[in-house]
Amino acid sequence: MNKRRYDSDKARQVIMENAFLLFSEKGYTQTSVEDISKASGYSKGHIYYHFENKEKLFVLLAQKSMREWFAKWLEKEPSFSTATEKWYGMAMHVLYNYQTPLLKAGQELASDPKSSPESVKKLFELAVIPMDSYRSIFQEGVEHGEFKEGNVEEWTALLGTWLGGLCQLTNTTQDLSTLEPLFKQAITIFLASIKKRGD
Amino acid sequence: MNKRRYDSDKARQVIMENAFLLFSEKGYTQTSVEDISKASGYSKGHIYYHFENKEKLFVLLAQKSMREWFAKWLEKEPSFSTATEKWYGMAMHVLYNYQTPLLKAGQELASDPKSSPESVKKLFELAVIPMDSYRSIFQEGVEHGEFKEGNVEEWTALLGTWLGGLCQLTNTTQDLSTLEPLFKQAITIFLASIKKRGD
DNA sequence: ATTAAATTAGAACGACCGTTCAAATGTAAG
DNA sequence: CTTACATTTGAACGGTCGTTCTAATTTAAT
Repeated sequence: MNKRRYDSDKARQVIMENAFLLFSEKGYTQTSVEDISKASGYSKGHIYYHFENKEKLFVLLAQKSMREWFAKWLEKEPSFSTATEKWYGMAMHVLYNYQTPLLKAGQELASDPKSSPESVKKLFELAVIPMDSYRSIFQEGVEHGEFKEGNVEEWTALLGTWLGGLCQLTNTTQDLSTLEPLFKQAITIFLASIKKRGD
Repeated sequence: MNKRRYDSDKARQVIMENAFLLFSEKGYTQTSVEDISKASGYSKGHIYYHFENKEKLFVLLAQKSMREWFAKWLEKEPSFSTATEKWYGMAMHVLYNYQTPLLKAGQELASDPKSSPESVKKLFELAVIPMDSYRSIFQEGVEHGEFKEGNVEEWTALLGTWLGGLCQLTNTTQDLSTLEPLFKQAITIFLASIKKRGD
């Protein structure tokens, strides 16, 4: 029995980590507060010392996840010089960093009438983040004469949904690297349709 | 109070229709047997007269939905003469007939450890149906010299996930026809990359 | 040593859920 | 009318869940 001081921040962090894993694995509804309690080694009541309720805990995790995804992208973006390079980089960033299972759990929460409107609103705001990132790459490509003039909004919807669809495959495989060719091929095919000159 | 004979088949049908709508709207877990009971106007216990349990009722609906989707496609497929035409036809068929919300509820059930393995297996078998349909169009296109020789399996995965991703947009809009251009554009872009001659 | 505040545990609650079951009711046939 | 069967109901059960509350424990300051 080693005496340890309270470390409330640590407890908070442990709870968040385990909640993240459980929500990703089992979805929102099927993850109970007791599941989170047992996995993180703190009592059920203690979860409520750190978080107002299950719903707000989830929204916090979804926000954190998406913000980290975006911050990571902003970090590596400057390492690509052309819009084309950025798209291949983005495809890999999505494949390896986008938290598809957690955000699917978010759809579950959002479609539940019992969920508070504020939470639903916050989750919808998150969905905009990747789309904004996609759009700005297209815009840069057009401005630099790399891509044709065209309907950037439509391109964003098209390639955004494609990457979203491809992400569903991450459920099937453990080794994400096997999906790399598929993600890259999607970029190649799409960019070929909007490039100014066929290189 | 008009005297009516029992009509058990009608009851069964009404229950199935309302269960379909509720599962599609609220997902699997968030739809309770009582919800279905109230919506269909029959007592909770009566649901169990017609169906073994909630899970089997859902699997039945998912199978029915996918089989109807496939049967409808087989009906209209002969009206298209080339593989290219078939793809545009398929895109519209998916947009208007694929039951995305219900099948998303199926993923919910499948990822729940409490679900019976037989049910999960049946749901996974359903996911194969559209992929098989996609693959056979590609094969036809190759055999008729319409598409290049190439990795048909990869094409199937790529365009399959693209359509799957686009289907997520059906949640956003009530009027599906606004999505037609997007679906068609996806087909145009993809086929351009595998066509033998640029028409 | 005392006190006040922060942290943690665990019991308890009310609500809901899937399922079962016995009883009631309607139908058709003898 | 009686009987047998099909259909439908509604109460009840055991279980789980999100949340609340009280008390215990630890920490830090006096």
